[in-house]
Amino acid sequence: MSMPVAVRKMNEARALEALFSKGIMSRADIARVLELTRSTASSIVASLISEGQVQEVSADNSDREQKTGRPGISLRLNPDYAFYLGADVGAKDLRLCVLDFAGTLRAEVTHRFDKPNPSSEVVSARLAEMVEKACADLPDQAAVKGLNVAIPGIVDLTGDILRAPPLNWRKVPFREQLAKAMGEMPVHKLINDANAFAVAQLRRPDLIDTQDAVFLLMDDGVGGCILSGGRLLEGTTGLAAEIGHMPIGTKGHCNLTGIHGAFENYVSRPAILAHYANLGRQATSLTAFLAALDQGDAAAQKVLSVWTQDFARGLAILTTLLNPARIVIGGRVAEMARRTEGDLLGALRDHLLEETPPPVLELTGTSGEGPAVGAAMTLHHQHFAQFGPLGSGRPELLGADHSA
Amino acid sequence: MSMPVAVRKMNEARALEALFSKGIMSRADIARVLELTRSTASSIVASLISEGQVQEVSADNSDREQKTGRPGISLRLNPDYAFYLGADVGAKDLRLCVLDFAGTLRAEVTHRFDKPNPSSEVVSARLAEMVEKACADLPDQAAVKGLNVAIPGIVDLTGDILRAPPLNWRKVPFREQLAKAMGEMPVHKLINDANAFAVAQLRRPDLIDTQDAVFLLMDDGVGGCILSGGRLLEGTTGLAAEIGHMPIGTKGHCNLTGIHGAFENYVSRPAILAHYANLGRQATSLTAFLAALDQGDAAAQKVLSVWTQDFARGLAILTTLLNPARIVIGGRVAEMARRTEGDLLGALRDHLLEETPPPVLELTGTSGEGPAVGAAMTLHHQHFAQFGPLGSGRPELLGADHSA
DNA sequence: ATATGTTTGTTTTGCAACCAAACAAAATAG
DNA sequence: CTATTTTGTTTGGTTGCAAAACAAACATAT
Repeated sequence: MSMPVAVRKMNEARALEALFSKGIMSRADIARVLELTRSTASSIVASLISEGQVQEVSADNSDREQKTGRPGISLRLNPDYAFYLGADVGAKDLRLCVLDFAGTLRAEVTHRFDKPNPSSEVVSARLAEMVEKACADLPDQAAVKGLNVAIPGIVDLTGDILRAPPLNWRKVPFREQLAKAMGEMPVHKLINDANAFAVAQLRRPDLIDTQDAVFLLMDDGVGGCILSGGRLLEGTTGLAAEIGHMPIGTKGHCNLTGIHGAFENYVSRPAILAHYANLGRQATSLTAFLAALDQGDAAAQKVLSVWTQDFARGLAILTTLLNPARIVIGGRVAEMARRTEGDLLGALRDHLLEETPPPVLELTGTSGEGPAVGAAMTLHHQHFAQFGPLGSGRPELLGADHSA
Repeated sequence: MSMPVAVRKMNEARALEALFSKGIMSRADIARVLELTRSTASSIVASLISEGQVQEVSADNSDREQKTGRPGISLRLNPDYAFYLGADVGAKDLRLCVLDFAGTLRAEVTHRFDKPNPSSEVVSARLAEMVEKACADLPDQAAVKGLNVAIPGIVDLTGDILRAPPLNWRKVPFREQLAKAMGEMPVHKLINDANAFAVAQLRRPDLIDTQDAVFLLMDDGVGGCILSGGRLLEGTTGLAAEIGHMPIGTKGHCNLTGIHGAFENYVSRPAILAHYANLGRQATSLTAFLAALDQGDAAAQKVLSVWTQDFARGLAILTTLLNPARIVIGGRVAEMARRTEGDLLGALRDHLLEETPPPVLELTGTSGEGPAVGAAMTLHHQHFAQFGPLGSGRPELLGADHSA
């Protein structure tokens, strides 16, 4: 691509990104944000409008910031310009989300399997049905750009699954099967669910300026994703941010991965239940454990107290190495953190130097659509970053795979 | 800066960077590497030559790669275009290095203090003398661009020292003192010594393409630096990569920082000596300990064996989170790793998933000029990256010049 | 010696994107 | 109604890069 054209594409991408984060802007606003002249901004907007990506919208002039001067013409992303599908394969259910060009969730369907741990063929077939039904409701079938699928496992570079313990899948050529079942619909990639969750979070409008953060998805395992300097940390082979596998000690309450002392052997759901069992009590699910905890069960409180210490030490390692502004914690196990109140932050502080500011600890809602939304959001982001601010993302942005 | 000018500056920086890593190139070589036409490359080279940054050099046509066609005119960086000074303040000695524009070490002086732990005033005065003497030997005084100083401690954003335990300094306004003592010579910044060491390593020509690596400097403490996706990992407040402080356990052999279980409490020089002392033996220095080890002392071997396990676990945490291609280990304590032979790598592997490739472990020489060279190299790199390959700079690079 | 082929480096022409400045339009304040 | 402010558009100018043609330098074959 010739030089000037590359610059133009980049500025168009920056304009789209600005519109995505602010929602509504005038041409003059765009000029200010991108530090271009109004004339250039106008030219860029004209291109985007002619392609249908952006549209003028009848202004709501009632509550303007600016009281004087000619009011700007409001611009926004054309929501119907494109749609992105994202799915999340769980052991018990299958979820499908549809995002529009503005990043809004337009549809969401969940299918609960008759019996858990379905085969990949069953998943492929069922997902194809769900996709067809979801697309039928959209205003423009041709605007659907494709499907990404989040998986609780490790995905290799070819898109085959290397390992998905919660599903009992090993070396399943899932993408190939999916592509066959989907017909015309392009299946872009399989993504680790923790990664997908992270993408959903980091594209939140309020986090758009966050340059350094850590995202944790805690359920049967602990998966994660690291945002560093505005980019996802991938590592040489795309296997970075295996947060659940980092050896924070030498033992642990269980042994999920074969790595003694791995973080998830201390703080994941199975670890919590195993620890509780070691104290002579039984809980069949995290929900049951939390109920016991809330009723003041002493053993459960002991488990929470130890969990807080171990979790804080893991967070301290992350903070010491990465100095993130924020750590976002999702998954069912986030409920544990919610019950530690100030203790967790206190324990974290105890492990840090005075000079190190502790990150903001944020617990997300547990509605659980994170990974599916994230899978779709990955496609969305890919379009926006196509020629975008260099360094913020090649199409290969999310090659990493981490088990959760 | 107008758009085309910004692009030009960037291409000039890319050309300089290419020349730095390859040493000698023709205009056609530059055109190929930068993916520009020969005419554009010629134009860029002409600018650089007129500024004196690059020079043509009488070709040595005896052993050309290319046997046919017109031979190119060899180009190289003009070594005397600029000089960069770098110093390293230690408890026992003070070191000064001079790098030229081509990155070659042109001079090196070490001063040993009469008594250890000098005051900041003493260091400032002595360093000023050394700088004056070193500059006198250079071909062009005006080409000296400034001085950076590496410090074994934490530096805040204003450039004052927050803490330097090995020197017994606390909240010393060192940069201000230095600037006063240096007169005309600009003192650009104070840098943590481990960071400086890392910069010296990552600018090595053979590592120029490495995108993900970890650098460890192990002496009285453990400092580090993380290269991720080709950029130094800084974190929100610039305090990332405090590798020595990450809590890998709950105890440790000593307590250097007040953080129980910090990595350096297990594997730094004081930790090794403390552990040895706990086994009822004495060693006054690491050298003495290594001598005992080499003579087959059983307690020393026990210490090494435990050290290997602890160190491996720390490396496993780094590998799990960052997936680096290489971990470079410097400082005197690197000698310990040298004596573990295969055990260290084996222990590291035990902590990793099968899928995770262990990084190359590299032990650098222990001549100890790393931090001083790195401090100077930081200045060198600053010039080269001034408008450099986008991503190392700011994204608002391509707009109008609002600075005027 | 001469011709041929290959690669380098330069020159010329054209283009795309941006900026600066001037201008027209749409609102508010007095 | 006029002055002021801000928006959006238009025009002219600048800049760096690409494409293509050309000149130069060397190796090799005849």
